[in-house]
Amino acid sequence: VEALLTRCRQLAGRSLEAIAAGLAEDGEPKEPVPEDLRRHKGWTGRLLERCLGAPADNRAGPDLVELGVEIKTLPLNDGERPRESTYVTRVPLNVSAIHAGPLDWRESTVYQKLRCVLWIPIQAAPGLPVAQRKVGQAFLWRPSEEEERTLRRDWEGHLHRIREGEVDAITARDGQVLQIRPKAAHGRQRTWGTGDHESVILTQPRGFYLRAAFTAYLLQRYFFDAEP
DNA sequence: ACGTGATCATTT
DNA sequence: AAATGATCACGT
Repeated sequence: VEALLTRCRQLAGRSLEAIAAGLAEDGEPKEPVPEDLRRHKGWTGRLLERCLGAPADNRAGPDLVELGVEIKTLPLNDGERPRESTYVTRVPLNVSAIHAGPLDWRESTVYQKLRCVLWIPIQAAPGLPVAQRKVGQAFLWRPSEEEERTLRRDWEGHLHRIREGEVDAITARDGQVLQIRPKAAHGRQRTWGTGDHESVILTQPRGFYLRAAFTAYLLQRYFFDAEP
């Protein structure tokens, strides 16, 4: 973990262009910096993961298995506020997953993802070219007891409704810090879900997201509050 | 189809 | 301007 944080300190203040060039020098495949992210939405995150030694696959679970650390970029606007919510993981919707047994927060994919996150702030103001965006000081976050209680309350609320077959009634307004939103290639995409009385229905794939207000608070807590 | 990485674009 | 609902790329 110390080595990881040291690596992050080396990255802090560098532009994405410089970081991409550095990877190319290390014998990695060349990584052209896109003009904009419209057709390269995950580009920044994948770049930083490669840079920090995370495997380039897409398996579930932490990026750095040995350390149990999840890497997440945090795009900031000029006012050093997060520009976007943060995607966490897919929402389990199918009958077998939802009714497999008691719902245990600590067993959930959400908790597994969020138990230890390396947040990497990135300049991402709307007019700023991707190549010129600079990486900020990364910080390691583990949920405090209070934060975990809040996350758990939201998660249990969502899972309860899914279990009751109310998934199609859930909107992004639900959940104090953890919300559920569509997560798909397009709006017509469907997956297996749970309807009334454990029936099988077709519904839109969804993901869990952390509200920007929550990650803004994490930034605040890390950079301005005392931290052990 | 489902998982990863996210940001876009329209509505509120 | 912020938030919600929709969308893009790629690997398995």
